[in-house]
Amino acid sequence: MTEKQEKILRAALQLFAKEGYHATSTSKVAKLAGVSEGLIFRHFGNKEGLLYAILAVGENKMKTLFVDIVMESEPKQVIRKTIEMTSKIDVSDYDFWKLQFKLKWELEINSDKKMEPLKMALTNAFQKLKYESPKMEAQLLILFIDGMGSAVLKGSSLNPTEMIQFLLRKYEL
Amino acid sequence: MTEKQEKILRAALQLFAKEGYHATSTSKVAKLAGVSEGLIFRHFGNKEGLLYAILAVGENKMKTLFVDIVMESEPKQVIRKTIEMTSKIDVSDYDFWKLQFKLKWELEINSDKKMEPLKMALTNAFQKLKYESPKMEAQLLILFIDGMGSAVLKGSSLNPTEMIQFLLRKYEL
Amino acid sequence: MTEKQEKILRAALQLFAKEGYHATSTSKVAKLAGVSEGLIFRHFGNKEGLLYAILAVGENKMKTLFVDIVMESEPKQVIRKTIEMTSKIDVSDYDFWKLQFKLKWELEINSDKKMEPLKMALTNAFQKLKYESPKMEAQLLILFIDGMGSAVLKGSSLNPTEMIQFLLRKYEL
Amino acid sequence: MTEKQEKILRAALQLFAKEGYHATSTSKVAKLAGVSEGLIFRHFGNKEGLLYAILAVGENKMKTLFVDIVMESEPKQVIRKTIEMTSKIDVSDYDFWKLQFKLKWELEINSDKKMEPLKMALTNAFQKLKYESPKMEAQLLILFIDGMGSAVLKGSSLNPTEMIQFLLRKYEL
DNA sequence: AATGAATGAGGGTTCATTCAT
DNA sequence: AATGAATGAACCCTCATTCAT
Repeated sequence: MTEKQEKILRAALQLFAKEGYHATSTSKVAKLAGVSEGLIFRHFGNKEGLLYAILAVGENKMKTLFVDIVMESEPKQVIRKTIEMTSKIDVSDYDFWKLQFKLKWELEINSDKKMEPLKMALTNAFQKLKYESPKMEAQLLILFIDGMGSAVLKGSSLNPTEMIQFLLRKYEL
Repeated sequence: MTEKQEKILRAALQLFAKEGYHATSTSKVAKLAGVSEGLIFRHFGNKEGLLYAILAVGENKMKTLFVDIVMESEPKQVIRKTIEMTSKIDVSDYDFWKLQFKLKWELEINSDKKMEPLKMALTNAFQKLKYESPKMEAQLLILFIDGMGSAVLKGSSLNPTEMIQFLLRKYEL
Repeated sequence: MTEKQEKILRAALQLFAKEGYHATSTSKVAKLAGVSEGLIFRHFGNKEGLLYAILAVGENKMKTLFVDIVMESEPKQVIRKTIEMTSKIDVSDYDFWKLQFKLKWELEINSDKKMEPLKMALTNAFQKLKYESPKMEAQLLILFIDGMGSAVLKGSSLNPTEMIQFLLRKYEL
Repeated sequence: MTEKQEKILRAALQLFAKEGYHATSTSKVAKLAGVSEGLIFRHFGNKEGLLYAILAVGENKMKTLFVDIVMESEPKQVIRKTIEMTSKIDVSDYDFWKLQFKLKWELEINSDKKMEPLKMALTNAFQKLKYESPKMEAQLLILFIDGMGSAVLKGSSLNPTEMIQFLLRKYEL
């Protein structure tokens, strides 16, 4: 990955996250990256290729965020870590996460698959803790973290740390 | 509102909801509406005007959905009705709701304001029921139903009726 | 000529004079006239018809301006009146004259014909006054007054009264 | 300046001069230049940018035409050269000059500034020759050359060489 | 690897004009 | 006589993409 390729990816991530995929032109990306427009196509084939390159780079970020939870054996810890997940997001990754949420709507990219391991870990945890409907509990918690992320990234007035504390108490953690 | 104006609005709603605002061209709208492209601009000024016309029409749908909850005095009923809200959505309004969620991301339209009355009604209800942190409880519930709506409209595998039943039990309703 | 027809003509004259014929849309004319756009076409057939209607109305203004000069028998008076012509222009006719000059360039309308009677009257006058080349003198004077009108209407810094005085002296009037 | 850029400029000059700025579409320019329409915007930003590019190219033509007069020290020569100026115009620059005159009306571009050096040179010359009102004389002569140019470019029946001879005699040159 | 010229299709929008009422 | 809805062509301009260098 050359220096210019990275510049392009960074610029594209930034713009796609801010304006959306369709509203961002390749010329804007090139300009922000300080690169000729042609180079984008040399390296990524077409605009869509550029998008997938960004998503591929980001895929790992997601995995490292999940792996710590999924590998956890203590059920209470699994739940705690899930709830606290949103607060673990680095500010420098803000754009990346915003893009993820945006694309779910703009390009109807389904994220169920990516969430599957987390869902299973949670189901397992709730089962061990003798909750009545562990699957539902897991799904509800996923709904929660999705909503939290969504709220934070959209700049809602919601206070995330407060909300996290509140939820931890609710789950007696 | 002439017949053709309505045709345009319907076509635009449909396309904006499916493809997104930026990815939908006015020519596509005109074609689907069976109308000359120029007519869109005669009636709505520009593409953005068309969007706002749709949003204005939909504003009422939102209000009628909320009014029943906000007017309710029985606290348990307020919560129940909130939880059951998503199931009250008419299939014919599917596009409208999808557009609402999509626009929150595509155009960064903030929906906090619209949710305010609901939030206050819920806070009130939780207070009457002696919950410890009524404001937090209200916010959490809104997070849940927002997440549910989001999941359903994105075509997630989540089963909404099941989830509603689960939530009702959780809130002892 | 109904009241609305006149309103249209006045609006069109004003706009054609200010913005030019091509840069003025029929919709702008209708708006300024406070009239539906369709009415323009009912009355004047098409945009060009509107233009010719304006020119026809103005034709008389030109004639009345010339007739006083052409009818004059005293040669010195012919020349004096020609020189003083520009100062005789009513401020309310400003738009009309501006349009005349504009159209000469925008639509390549030749005004030689209209000037012919004036040219002959001047030639005659100079001949009576024993000028060596009366035809040339006539043409030169027309060049001058045309240039003056042009300069004034274009908002040049030229002071017309001063220039008129100067010319009168030059021709020993 | 690439070859295609020049082709665009030439085509635009030709069309703007013939039809006027507003009546000339960028697509017509592209077609005449044998170039894709988009290229116009890549090189000149927008239609107005194209116009200013033409004017900038032509600015020099004007200067070279003036410089010979302004640099002249002999007063009689200044006046003679001014009078003869119009006849010095190259036929190949016809379009350029026509555009200049057209734009004065179509876009209300004031040319007073450009004429200022010439006016001062003439005032000076008339002063040296002890004319009574040198400033007025200068202005009148400018009116003349403006009128001459105007007449020639509009295809009036006026014979320029004859007129020039006549005027030279009048000024005893 | 990198550029910048070049393109054709399509973008949103305005235009002059027609037609039913 | 007068309106306002409706149109299709044209408008200026931007788009993603290709290609010669």
